[in-house]
Amino acid sequence: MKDTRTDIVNLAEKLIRTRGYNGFSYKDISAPLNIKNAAVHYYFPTKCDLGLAVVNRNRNAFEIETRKWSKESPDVQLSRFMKIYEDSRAAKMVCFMGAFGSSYDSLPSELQGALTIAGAEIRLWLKQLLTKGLEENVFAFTENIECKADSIISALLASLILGKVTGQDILANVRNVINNTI
Amino acid sequence: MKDTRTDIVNLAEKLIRTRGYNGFSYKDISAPLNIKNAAVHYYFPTKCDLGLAVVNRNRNAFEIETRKWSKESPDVQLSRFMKIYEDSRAAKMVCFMGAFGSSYDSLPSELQGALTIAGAEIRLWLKQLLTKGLEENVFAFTENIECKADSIISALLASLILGKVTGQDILANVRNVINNTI
DNA sequence: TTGCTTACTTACTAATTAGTAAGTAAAATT
DNA sequence: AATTTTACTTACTAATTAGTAAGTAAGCAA
Repeated sequence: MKDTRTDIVNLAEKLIRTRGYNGFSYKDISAPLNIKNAAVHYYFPTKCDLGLAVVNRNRNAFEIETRKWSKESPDVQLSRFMKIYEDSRAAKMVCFMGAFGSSYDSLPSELQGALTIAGAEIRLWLKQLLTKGLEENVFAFTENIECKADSIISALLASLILGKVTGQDILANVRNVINNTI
Repeated sequence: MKDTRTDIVNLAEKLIRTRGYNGFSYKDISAPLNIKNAAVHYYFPTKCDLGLAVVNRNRNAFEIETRKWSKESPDVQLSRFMKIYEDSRAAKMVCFMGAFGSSYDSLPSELQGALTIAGAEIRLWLKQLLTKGLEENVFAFTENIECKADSIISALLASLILGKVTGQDILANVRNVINNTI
């Protein structure tokens, strides 16, 4: 029993996170899946719909995953968060935020909106995690919490981009510094 | 006396750094400059040539600028480096590395190569700067130099992307942490 | 003044793009 | 058994894409 819709979103996500939202076409989806271009339009009438499916699936997965971890120690939760980036690196993909965000001005406004919300959700989650970690003396940094959260997210996000460009494991270096300054 | 070639590269860079390499066409260049699409091809036969011009101009400018600063104190040089990102943020653009890098797999291999070299150059410069700063006791961090350099570059790079997506001044938060942990 | 180079324009092309309308076979529902 | 829905395909279209070939007007050089 096949699930064409999921196959389409899976492939779209991979294409978006390696080639960018403007770097693939419906043919790049339909040909490998052995379906016709119109079959992709059947599930996702516009390209924006397809982009939204990718963004919202990531938002949803993040919410479900982080909720699962929510009873664990903040340092464990942070490790799990960084593991998401490690998995992306292993798959030679950048994160969805980096993929869409760097061509933000070219995106349909509906996609921009979904992305803005996703960014706010991730920042809020990490800020709350860092706050909890400080309270429980699991973390010991002295910087402003929001500044620290933004630094961590940014470093992780770009480590995947810079890693693709340089061919080096930039993420490993970034994780090293995060672990030493938290 | 007009310089059409420079006008083209200026506009191409702006489009690339707001919409991505695959997010603009020759028409987006020719129409605003009131020239014909073939005039753009006259200066830059292929889109790859245009992308290369943008990457190489950035590489060249970086080399010239950093050479100018080379006699200054490492902390001043780091501030000047961060000022480049501040200027990008003010212009609502991401950096060229973030713009191209996030769609790396879709780029012509010649462009990929130029980008890889550019990434190595920037990393090397920052590593040398941090080394000098430690030697002169201007910096006091204890982490591995390469890890620290990669963390700083990554945080700055992604702060522009995340800033566009969230509408917040993420760069200010990132700079705050860099200044407090160097 | 003749020829050459520069900086374009005119007028295309072939391919690709996202997107649509109409049809169809199989499965599910009534 | 008849009808409707699902999951597509066939067959398009209009617009846009990067790219090209041939022409031209102005400036410069021999």
